[in-house]
Amino acid sequence: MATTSASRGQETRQRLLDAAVALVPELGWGGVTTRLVAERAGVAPGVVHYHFASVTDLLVAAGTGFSGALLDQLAKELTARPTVGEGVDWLLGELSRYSGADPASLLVMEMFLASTRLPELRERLGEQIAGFRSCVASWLAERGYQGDAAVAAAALAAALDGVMLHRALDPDLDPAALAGPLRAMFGTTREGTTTEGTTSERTQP
Amino acid sequence: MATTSASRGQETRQRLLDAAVALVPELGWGGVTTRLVAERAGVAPGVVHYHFASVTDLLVAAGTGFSGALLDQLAKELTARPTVGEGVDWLLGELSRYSGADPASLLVMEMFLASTRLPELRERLGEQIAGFRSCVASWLAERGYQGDAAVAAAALAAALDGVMLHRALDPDLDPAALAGPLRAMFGTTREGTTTEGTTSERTQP
DNA sequence: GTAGTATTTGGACACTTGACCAAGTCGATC
DNA sequence: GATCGACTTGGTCAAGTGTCCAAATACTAC
Repeated sequence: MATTSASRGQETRQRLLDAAVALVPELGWGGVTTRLVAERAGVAPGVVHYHFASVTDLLVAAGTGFSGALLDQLAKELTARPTVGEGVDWLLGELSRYSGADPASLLVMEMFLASTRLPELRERLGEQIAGFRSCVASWLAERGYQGDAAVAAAALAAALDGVMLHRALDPDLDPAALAGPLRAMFGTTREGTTTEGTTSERTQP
Repeated sequence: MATTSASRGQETRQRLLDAAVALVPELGWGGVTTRLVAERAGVAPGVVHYHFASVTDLLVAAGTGFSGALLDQLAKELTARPTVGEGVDWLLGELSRYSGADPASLLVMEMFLASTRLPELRERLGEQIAGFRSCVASWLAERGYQGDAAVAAAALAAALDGVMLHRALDPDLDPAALAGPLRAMFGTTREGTTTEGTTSERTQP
């Protein structure tokens, strides 16, 4: 058995982080309490303050851990796309996995808001997003995007998050249907795969 | 004096709503308490439950009141713009008033999230946004937008909210700098006022 | 075995919360 | 003046909160 004392502790710590990640979307950032997180993790309430200085500390660690992994993987897969057009299409496809009301989307949004009240979270999250944007920008530049790649990356990233935001209130909003206007942002109708016709898809019946 | 008993009550009610609107951005939706709202409004704690059934009721009324007025005015002013290009530029200019970390932006985002847990709020907010989008769509259609106006309106509205979201974490993100890609969404470089050169403004130094 | 360390337990502490209410105030109406 | 209804007060209540801690447990090193 490799169940050393330390490794058991690490596992408990991870269970607390996972429980927090699951609880924030359900109850909101401010709705997560010591006892609830402990109960969800299957440990005694006191454990929380053994592994973390405060509930806020736990939430920050859990949130940044989640968003960091998410953005890293997103950036990694995006930069593997050969053309800008394919990349945008892939991003939109990926986005359809996030309804705006699913746990992942809600957690990220809760973090956005909590960061306005928690300087430490704000700094960490800001770094992660800046990293993602610069990654997208260099990917755009390498694909021969004409114009300011940083601006375009910012606009694309913002539009993606905005779509997620709106989908939370309008489930019928199909991300794929927005491919037309978004791809037009990069003038990609001539290069890459030309998927004409998607523009005419309806969002609302 | 027109200070009838009823009108005084209405004024107190309004003060509670105003206090709630101010408090939600500061403390988050879940951080607003009976006593804090009463103190900010300058009334006794008990007054809250005389005018509203619960704290949640107060927050929903305050939030929807605010967002309704905001969207109404936005739609009204937008539809007064003669061309699509001017409209987009005006919207971006308007957006620069909302830093993403200002009270108005934060309140709207808090409402977005709270609505996932409060069906009543969700329904009301959804109606308001759908109304705004359809208003933008018909404005686009009237200006001779070629393509699905509803899709374009959805993309534009989402992009705007996304920019607001990102500005909360990156104050250097200049909405006006994004005019290039956004206007490209509607292919408005040929019609309307052509403000070339804005595309090259930097977002990050 | 024993000593020592890391982890976990369950409860205690002082405090805040939403909701509620009897008593009080105030202006309008008779 | 007296009466009435709308409104306001300041406080109580049970329930829940974050934080802390002495004691119990589980594992490691000797």
